[in-house]
Order: sequence, then structure tokens, then C-alpha cells
Amino acid sequence: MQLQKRKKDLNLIISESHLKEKLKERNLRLTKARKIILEEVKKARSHPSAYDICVKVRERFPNIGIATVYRNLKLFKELGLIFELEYTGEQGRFDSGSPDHSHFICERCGEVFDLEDPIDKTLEETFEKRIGAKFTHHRVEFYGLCKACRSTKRA
Amino acid sequence: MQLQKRKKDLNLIISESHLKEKLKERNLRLTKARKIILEEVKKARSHPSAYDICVKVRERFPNIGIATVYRNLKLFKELGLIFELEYTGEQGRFDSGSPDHSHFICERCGEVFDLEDPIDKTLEETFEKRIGAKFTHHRVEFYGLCKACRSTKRA
DNA sequence: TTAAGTGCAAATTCTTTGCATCATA
DNA sequence: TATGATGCAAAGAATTTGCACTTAA
Repeated sequence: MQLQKRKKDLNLIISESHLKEKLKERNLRLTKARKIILEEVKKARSHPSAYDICVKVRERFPNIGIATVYRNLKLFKELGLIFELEYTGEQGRFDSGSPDHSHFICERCGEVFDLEDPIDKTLEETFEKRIGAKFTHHRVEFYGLCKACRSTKRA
Repeated sequence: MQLQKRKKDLNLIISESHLKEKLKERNLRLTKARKIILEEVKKARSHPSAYDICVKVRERFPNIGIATVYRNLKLFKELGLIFELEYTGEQGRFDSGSPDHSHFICERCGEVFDLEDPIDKTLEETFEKRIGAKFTHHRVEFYGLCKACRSTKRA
């Protein structure tokens, strides 16, 4: 009982010190809002939207504004503390080809390159069995710097 | 020279008849706008946004409205003629965990499930070499019906 | 104390919708 | 010619931004 409690506290301490360290690198402050937002993202069982997180945070910090949640989620992404599931913040992009290929998206210039599909039938079936789901399709995207952008190091 | 021209025409004819057939199944009409929009998506070298496509279509069909482009892109997706690169139309979803896992997203209930990362280092390096890029990360998402939604067939 | 962070509301951006008009089957 | 499709503008949804006030270091 006590051990578990200690463990829990320890986890929080580690999280918080990690956050503190990351913030210090950029001369940013550890505010109450920032701390609670990260805690709520970390403890969320599912994959919450900014709005979901705002609702959760509000239970503990009633005056939080949605703008603060957005600002901090964006910051946490930049710090590498969380990941965004969907590549939003841009317009939808369309692809006319067949579905069995993957994409590489350059994070500097936004160019999209086609690559072959790395997911084979066997793997797909293994995953389907594991969670009892039936897949209709999948998507694979790689992100990084394209050839052209690598040679022009400076923007 | 002539062969190439013939080939080109043939491609267009095939595309158009495919479209016509798909449309007929749903009692939809083959309009000039619809035809040109699909042609422009098909011929686009990169992965255009709805706005990009609208600009292209406008060169050939000046009065096209952005709403018509959106409506038809949505339709083409439903007909399976094109694919949308990003899972938009929803809020951004966040993930607090490590980046080395993939996701399954239920298309009925929207629930997100974690799965292991199917991309190994070797494959990543092969792809990097092939296009001369340097990857920072990747994302893999599976879509379909989850266990719970499969058992409740009807909504 | 002082610069970063916040809340609020207004602004932006992307996408969808309502409606009168147009055009395909 | 009847119904589906379009253009326009207005509405919606998600996210960002400007600014005066607050707070962590």
C-alpha cells in the first residue's frame, strides 16, 4: 500500500523534473496550468483532444482557458513530451493513387514523396486478431528532411 | 508520337468510364466540374490540398467554387477514387506515450487503440537511402471496426 | 521586479451547408 | 423537364492571436 503510494509519487516527481529540465533549456516557467495539463495528458487512458484535456484540467483548475491548453499542447509537442496523432495544422491533402503505398513528408518544405507499403497481410492479420478488430485500410507516414532540404541546411 | 497521344487519350477514357460507372451506381451525374476536378487530382504530381485543386481547376473552368471542390473530393473519397492523406474532419488527438507504437482507429466509434510499431530500423534505413532523406519519426495507423462495434452490427 | 504566462474575446483557417439557379440524364 | 449539381455567401468547427492582467523565478 505504502510502496505503491511512494511509487506513484515518484512517478510524478520524475515527470515534473523532466518537464522542469526541458522548460529550463528554453527559459520557460513551470506554471500550475502547465503542470496540470501535462499530468492530464499523461494520465488520459484514451487519446484526448485539446477540448477533452481542457475539460479534465478544469476539474482541478477551473479558470483554465482553451487557448492555454492549445498553447501548452503545442509547446509539449515541440519539447517532445507528447505526440500528436494526426498531422493537423494544415489543410487536408489528397492522393489519387492506389492505397498500397506509404508517404514521406518533408517537415521543412512540406513536399510529399511516395514509398512502397511496408505493411504485409500477415502482420495485418496478426494485429487484427490481437485486438479483435477488422481493418479496412491503414496509413503509413514518415517524416523528416528530404534530399533537397538536407543540402540547403540553412533556411 | 502518335502512339503516345493515343495512349494518353485511352487513359483519360478509362478514367472517365470508371468514374461514370461509379456515379451511375448511386444515381449521380457526370458534370463538367466533377470530370475536371478528378482529372486535376489524378494529374497532380504532388499531394494537393482542396485549395490547390481549386486553383488548378479554375484554369480550365473559371467559375468553379471551392465548395464544389470540397463536395466532390468528399464524394470521390466515398467512391474510393481518391484517398485523403490525413485523417482530418476531427480535432487533433494527442498521445503521451513513446513514439514507437502504432494506432488502430475505429471508424464507427472513434476509439483509438495502441499497437506495436511495425516499422523496423532496417526498413527505415532502406527507405531513407532510396529517396535520400533523413527520417525523424514515422506514424502508422490502422482503420476499421473495433471488437465492440463489430458485435453491434447496426448503429 | 520583470518577463513569461494566462484568460478572454476576436480573428483566422479550413470545411460544410442553405438556397436560389443551372444543367445533366 | 425533373432532380441532382453548382456558386455564393453565411455558418461552423478547430485553432491561433492580441492585449491587459497575473504570476513564477
